[in-house]
Amino acid sequence: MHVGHPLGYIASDVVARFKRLQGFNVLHPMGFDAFGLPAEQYAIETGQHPAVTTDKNIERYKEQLKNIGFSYDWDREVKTCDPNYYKWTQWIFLKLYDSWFNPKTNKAESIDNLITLYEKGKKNQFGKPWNELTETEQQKELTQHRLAYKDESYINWCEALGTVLANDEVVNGVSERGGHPVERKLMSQWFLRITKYADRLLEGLETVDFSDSLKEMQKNWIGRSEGASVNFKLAEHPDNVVVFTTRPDTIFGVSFMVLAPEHPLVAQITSNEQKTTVADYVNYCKSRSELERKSETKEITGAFTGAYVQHPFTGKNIPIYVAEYVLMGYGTGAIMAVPCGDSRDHAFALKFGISIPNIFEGVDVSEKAYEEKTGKIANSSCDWFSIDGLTVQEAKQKVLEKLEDLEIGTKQINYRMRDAGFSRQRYWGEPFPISYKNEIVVADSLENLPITLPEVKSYKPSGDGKSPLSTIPEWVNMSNGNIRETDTMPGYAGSSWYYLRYMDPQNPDAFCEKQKSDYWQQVDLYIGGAEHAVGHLLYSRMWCKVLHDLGYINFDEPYKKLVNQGMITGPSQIIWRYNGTSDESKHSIWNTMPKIVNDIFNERYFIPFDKMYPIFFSSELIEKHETLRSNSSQLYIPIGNPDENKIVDINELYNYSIEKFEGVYVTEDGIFYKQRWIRNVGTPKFLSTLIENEKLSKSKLNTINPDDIVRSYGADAFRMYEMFLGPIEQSKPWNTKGIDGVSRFIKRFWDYCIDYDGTVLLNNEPANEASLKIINRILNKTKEDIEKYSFNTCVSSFMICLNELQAQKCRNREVFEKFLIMLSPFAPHTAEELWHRTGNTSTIIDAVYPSINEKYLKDSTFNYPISINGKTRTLMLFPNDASENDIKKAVLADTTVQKWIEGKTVKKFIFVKERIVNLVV
RNA sequence: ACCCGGGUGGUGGAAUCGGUAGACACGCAGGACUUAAAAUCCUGUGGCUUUGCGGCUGUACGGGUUCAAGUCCCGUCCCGGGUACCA
Repeated sequence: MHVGHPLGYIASDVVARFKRLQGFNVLHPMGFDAFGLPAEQYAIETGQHPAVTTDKNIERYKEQLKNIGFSYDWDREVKTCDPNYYKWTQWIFLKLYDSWFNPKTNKAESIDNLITLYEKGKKNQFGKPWNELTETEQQKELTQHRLAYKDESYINWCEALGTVLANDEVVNGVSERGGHPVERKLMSQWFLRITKYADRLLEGLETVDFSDSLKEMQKNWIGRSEGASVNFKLAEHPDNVVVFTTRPDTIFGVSFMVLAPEHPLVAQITSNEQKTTVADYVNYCKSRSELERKSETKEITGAFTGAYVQHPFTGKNIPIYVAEYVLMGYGTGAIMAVPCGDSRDHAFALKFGISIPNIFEGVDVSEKAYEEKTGKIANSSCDWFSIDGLTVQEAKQKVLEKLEDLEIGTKQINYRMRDAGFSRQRYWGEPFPISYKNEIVVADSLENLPITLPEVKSYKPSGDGKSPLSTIPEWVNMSNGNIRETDTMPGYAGSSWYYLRYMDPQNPDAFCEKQKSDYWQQVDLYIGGAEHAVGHLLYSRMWCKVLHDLGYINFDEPYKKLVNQGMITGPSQIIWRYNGTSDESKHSIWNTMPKIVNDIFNERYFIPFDKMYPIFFSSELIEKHETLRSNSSQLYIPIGNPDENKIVDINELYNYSIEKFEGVYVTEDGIFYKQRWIRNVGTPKFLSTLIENEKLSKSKLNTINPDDIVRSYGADAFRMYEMFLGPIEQSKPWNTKGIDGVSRFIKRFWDYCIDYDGTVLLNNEPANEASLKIINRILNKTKEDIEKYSFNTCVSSFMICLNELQAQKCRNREVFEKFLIMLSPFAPHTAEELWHRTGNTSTIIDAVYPSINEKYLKDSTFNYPISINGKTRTLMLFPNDASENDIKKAVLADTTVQKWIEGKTVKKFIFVKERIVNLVV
């Protein structure tokens, strides 16, 4: 754990404790999403069972959490890898499998409802009555509708590692580990039909309190676009080309069609003359990796098929091309190209010499496409139809209606989001409660759950693309002759519903009793990182909707309010290592880089070395010499204090790790090698480094362990400082020095209440008006600020409050007890201890947030800033009930004001009650 | 390229509806206490200018609206995040 992790936990703990003080019944749990790759990877490396290492890690993490004083209800702890938990993950999966999305009711229903519909005569893909279909055929049909279903899909297959890789294990087209080639391989996989929920996931966003950026990310991910599908009749061929377009208004601007290279029509329609060209091109596309297709976006490639479609309005022949810029996976894999309105089509037209008809009024499209959606349509008519002079919106509508009239197009909505892949060829995940009988899916019955993860000899992948489970014949081959599914579920399975389990963590008979979820309802506050924006958050929203549709819970959004905590960044320290090839860096720095040494020291210098060493450069040299920078790589170092200076002792580096840091150091002062200067100008042995503020991370060696902070400053100072750093959503740098401020505050608070000898310094005298005023105001501000998650300003207010009470010499118990209660969510240990020392016997956790006396929130006077032409010149105190006229008289008579308006006329007197007075002269 | 955030002293940040910019801290400087140091306390601290009072200027940059702009509008630049041949 590093200091970035607890930020959100502290914020939610403050809210939990505060709500408790206000009398709420607060559910504040913690749990562990413990299945997944890191544990499995570790198991492969060490041979230890992931369950063992996971438990160990959880224990360690809990220890660290407890060290910070969180008020978690540990009785509600959940672990997604616990069979008592994943029993219900499997149960929900079976519910998904046994449900379909009914478009008529717009919700999930039992698959039995669908079967009934088929029995009543609903059409199926085989064109036969339902009861005449074989079981395989029936299942095939139902598979098209189940919310969890099996389908063929491409995975990242790495032959060298003999395993399937997750997307983030593939970097630049090769495996992250070892850099082996990765290919796309078709495999049968489980999917969740989340696309059916696309619209409800979008609509649901309107009902929840998430940040704009997060909502935006989810919207982009779902990628809803409204448009039309249009049939273009092929010339001299019975088939149609079906395209999807968001701009039906540009239909008269179409000058060519493009099919994706994988499009099934390509082979059928290509003319004889073009056969070789197209085949070559398609092969070329196949040979190109995902990476190449992504990175080389400027290169325009394509081939003419020799075939044409007929324009539905003008009847003109339009050529059909194949090009890789059209993707098979989006829309229909075919587009109508409008070069005047789309920059990619424009570039393609220029390259292949295709005409660029202009359909926009008063716009020049010869150089680039006009992609704005404003202006009017022109040149868009035939004998029997015209949209000339219409706006984009009007034209869209009119074309769409006509297409529907002609029965060659319909309104269509397309989504970027795909169904979610739900299979992993891994060990450390939930087993599927699924087996196969003659290739037909058989779901385990609910009573048989959980299907527990069996012991396995090796956690290594099986080598043939299957999970390690496939290597256990006694598990795979069931007693009834069925074959078990050997894939496991992905990380987001368990995390999609854990908030429900917190409400009823021990229940052996239900994932969560309905009464319990009815009582607790949605999660009121969920604080988490933005990295889950489109994965976990979307999936859990979908699961919630399904469980709601099926009647298991009565809300259909899991999280009412979601706050994304910002990253905490920290200074990392970097040195530079020269990337000389082995050839050139033999034995001498002179041989290696004569030019550079010459540049730096203005002389040729030769140093014989007894072996080859890495060469490290001081940062200031890197900044001055471009050749050095481009030939050097950055290396994070673990020593020195980046808070204080940008230099590091070279000897210290040596001592830290001879293996890593023994080498030749080149600085402005000379060359340092084997702990002495070879060429020096007599200055200390320091190397200047580069300091970067970056996300805290092990690899950057800039993490700060909260245990260390707690040890030297205490948990309360640590908690308060994390809150004091700045707004919770913002990313901000950690500076250990800054913690002194809150640490001093806590000490000052203590010392003000308790004397050296332990005597309580508070008295029982009644508090004066001034003290009551400040404490009531801060009580009010703290309440307001916590409610808007502005924790940093709460901490400031506490400091202001103490400063003020000290200045007043206020030591009334009455005032300070209120202060302690207000402070307790932030600094629970200090508050609790002082609470007892000042004579209370119950815990401060059970205290009640003090009621606020409204009369102290308002002053009877206001100190008006008096400005002349908008610039404040003086301040004048007036009672709140003073009339504007009286104030005007007094202001005009004031000597400072007199000085500024002397010889000028006052044109206007602006008076805003309890805000400002402004004179315009 | 597109879509979201954001840009305020040396640093983290504050500023409710457009109404005293820089609260509260860190750091720094000076002082007190101490044989000394640490700790603690006091004073000062955006920049320029002035002996002082004060004046000018100032919220990335350029415009605009307004009696009044960190805040609203238009344009530009920079930083962070997300997405991407998405038709």
